[in-house]
Amino acid sequence: MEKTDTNKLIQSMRNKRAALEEAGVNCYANDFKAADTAAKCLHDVDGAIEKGTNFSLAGRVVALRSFGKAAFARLRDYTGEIQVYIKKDRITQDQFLVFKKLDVGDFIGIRGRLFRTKTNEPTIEVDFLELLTKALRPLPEKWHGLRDKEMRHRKRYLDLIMNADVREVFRTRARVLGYIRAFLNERGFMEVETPMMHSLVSGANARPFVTHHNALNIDLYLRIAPELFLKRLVVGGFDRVFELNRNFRNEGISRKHNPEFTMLEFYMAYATYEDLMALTEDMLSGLVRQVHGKYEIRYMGQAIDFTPPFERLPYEEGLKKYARVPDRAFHELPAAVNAALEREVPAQDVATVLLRDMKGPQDTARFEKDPAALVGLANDIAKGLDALGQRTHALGVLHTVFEAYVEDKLQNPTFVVDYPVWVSPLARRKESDPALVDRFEFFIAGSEIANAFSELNDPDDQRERFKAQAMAKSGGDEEAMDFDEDYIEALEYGMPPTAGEGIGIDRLLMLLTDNENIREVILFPLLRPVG
RNA sequence: GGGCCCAUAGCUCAGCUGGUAGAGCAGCGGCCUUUUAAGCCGUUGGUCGAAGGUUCGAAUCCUUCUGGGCUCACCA
Repeated sequence: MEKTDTNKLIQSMRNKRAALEEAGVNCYANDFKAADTAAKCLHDVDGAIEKGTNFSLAGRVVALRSFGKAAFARLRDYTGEIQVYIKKDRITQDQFLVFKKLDVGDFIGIRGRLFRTKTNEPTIEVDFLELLTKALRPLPEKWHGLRDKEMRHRKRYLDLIMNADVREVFRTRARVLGYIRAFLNERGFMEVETPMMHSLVSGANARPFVTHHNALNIDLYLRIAPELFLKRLVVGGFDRVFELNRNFRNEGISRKHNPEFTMLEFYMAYATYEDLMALTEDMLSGLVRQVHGKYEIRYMGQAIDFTPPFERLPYEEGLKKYARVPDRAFHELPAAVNAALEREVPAQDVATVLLRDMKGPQDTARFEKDPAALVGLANDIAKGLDALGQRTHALGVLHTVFEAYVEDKLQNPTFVVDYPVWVSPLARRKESDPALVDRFEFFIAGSEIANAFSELNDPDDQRERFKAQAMAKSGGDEEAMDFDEDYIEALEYGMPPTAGEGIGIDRLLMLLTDNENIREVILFPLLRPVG
């Protein structure tokens, strides 16, 4: 920044460094070895005082109250903070020069013994002081800290220095990742890493980022999901695999969306989505108890109870309960279209569903002005369909209602089970009702946290589903999947019955840390570059 | 992408229906060897996000731009 040279505060700190260097002080010394930490010093204060234990520790000066010939400072390291007391007659003249030039923000190494001040605060009386790094910029103000959200995210290091609650969020994040890895490892899952750069877009419905490989002269997509690779590993005999890493989706940025986000995906052979519900209950209730010490958390002032078992809500029940969708609409396409329109779903969205299987780009906008034509279209399409086809389409239409009316009602942990096959191109059909799939989505506080299903392992059915996706893509649906021929081939070699699940880690962290913006749980969220 | 809002000292913020910039903290100088937002005295510090416009005069009103926040849409 061009202000560097003009800012008086920075100039003052640079002057101090110059004066110290003049006196032969190394302002970037790296020879100090700290045998102790702040936490260790505070572990048994009275014992240490009694024994006169010598401590050595290093850290950043985060507060300084100077009297001229003595001072109290707060020293912070990765374990915590401790007060230190520096006075002139306990240190050498060279060390006193360092002391005189000390700023908040500097790193120092000290040695000394513990005592208690007259207000009983455990404090180290310094008998050795060494400057380890001279800071050249002033830290934000000590009362209010750093509040400006933009600067907090752009300069996360300052945020972390100034805001203890932010430090705690990211420590929690690390604990959560550790817990999940341990949980899955204990149950025989193997952590794997599959490609981040894909030549086909698949595994989810989203627009991808495109990049280019020069030597091969091909475009590649940053992965939107690792799903198909993980299932190839199940074909290969790794019956229990998981991947805990980033996905990239070229969509809008919002309170709940960062272009790169962390996803847990795991696959378990010889299991069904029912088994995964039990596993998810174990994992998440245990996680909440580990992080919070109990099953209940508060999110945005609201109590959320993770005591297992979690509620199970069949998809169609949800539509009946929260949107009063009539029975007919689940079986008759025109009734479904009417139900959606009556619930103020935009005609264009309904049209997009109805026209998905038509080849080429479709004009859906025209229905916005003429919703009645949509009912006519539904009648025409219905005539060409058998009962199953009509129910399949009807549930596809009603999904628009589900998203608008049901999802935000699901505050306590809820498994929504038995999704429409229409919106589940990779899931196994329900044997008792082929318009549905063996799938659940898991909602908390109106947010989708997990998505799981018994995997589709019939290669011919999978081929037909890919065809529908390819058709949608040709119709202009930029979020539709590519046809992955190799994956079909893998399924033809045989994939054992398998269930798989994805859990959005960032959203889970939002819940666990009571944050309503995803940026608060991602260390360096994507921001537009400055200037 | 649409709508609403925000940008003033290193940080946190005042600044009225237009009259030419303020506080606290931080900094600097002085006093001070047990403070906890240490204290007391003195003091420096600004292209008011950027560029245009209106006006005798703009931090203030208007336009555009840049960055951000909230929100709606898409998604996880």
